[in-house]
Amino acid sequence: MQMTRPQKNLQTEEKLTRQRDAVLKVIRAREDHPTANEIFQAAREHLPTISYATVYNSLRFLKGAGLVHEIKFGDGASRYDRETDRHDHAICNDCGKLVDFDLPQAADLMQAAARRSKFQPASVHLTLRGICPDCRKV
Amino acid sequence: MQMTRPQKNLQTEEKLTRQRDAVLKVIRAREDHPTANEIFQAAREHLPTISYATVYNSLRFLKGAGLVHEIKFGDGASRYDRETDRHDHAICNDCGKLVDFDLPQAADLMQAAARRSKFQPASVHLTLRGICPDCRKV
DNA sequence: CTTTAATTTAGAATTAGTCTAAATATAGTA
DNA sequence: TACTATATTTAGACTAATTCTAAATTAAAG
Repeated sequence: MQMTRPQKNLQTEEKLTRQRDAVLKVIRAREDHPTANEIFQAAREHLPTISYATVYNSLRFLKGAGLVHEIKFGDGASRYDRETDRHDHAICNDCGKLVDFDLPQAADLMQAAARRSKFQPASVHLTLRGICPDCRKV
Repeated sequence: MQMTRPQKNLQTEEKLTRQRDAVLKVIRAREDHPTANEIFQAAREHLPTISYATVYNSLRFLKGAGLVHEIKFGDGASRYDRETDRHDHAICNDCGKLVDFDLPQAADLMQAAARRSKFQPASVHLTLRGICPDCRKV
């Protein structure tokens, strides 16, 4: 149970290269949920030589380090979210807008879902589809 | 408010071609949730000339007619479900098994999610991730 | 039958994402 | 500093899922 070597405090920080940092900054700078392609375009403005593959590699790394969150709906590309705490999503059936929200009863839900499905629960995620406030006004 | 022409009772039935019917039968014959490719392979056995594109066209048609349900998780291909009533899904983190279940509190959930997100609700869907009973045993 | 519309087919095209192999960068050590 | 090992980045080839296209076939209507 002894430390064999003097360990840097954040394993993560050691590996936050310029490219990864650029990708992270893009995601953190945005209120919305950009796709890999959008991130690539934006990251390029700061780091013109960054490649597409590196954006994907960086996203995988950042996801693994818990610094960003990936949102996949079957439609089109994954979107990336700076919010890493558990949360749910609402998607507008009209304009496609994607909004984060959190349902405080999520823990109960997970138990209820586990009972029904007989699965040992790990996480739950809820998706609401409907019309966003902006589209409702029109 | 008069009927101008003698209408067949099911608009849907009129258009259920051999190919579409073959696709529907494949889905209805299976307990699991096959992908388009799996459906294509199975449909071929009954209708050897059916093409890939027709499977996709048929799936779109059947979905529109409410006869099958499409399940998309970002990972890989869409899966198709003979169960068309509203329901939720559990996915095994180990083996990928996909199981249907229904949460009776879904209507309440939708309201709660609508309040949080300010969306006008249309539908909710919940996904549980965890370990399925089979994988737990091992 | 003839004409029109819908559907099917095969294969090309598209999109998102991964893989590969060479080039660069970084770190640790003699 | 120089050397070696390791990790990362890059560009482009590749893959998988799905959609599109245009010609061929089938079905429906007159």
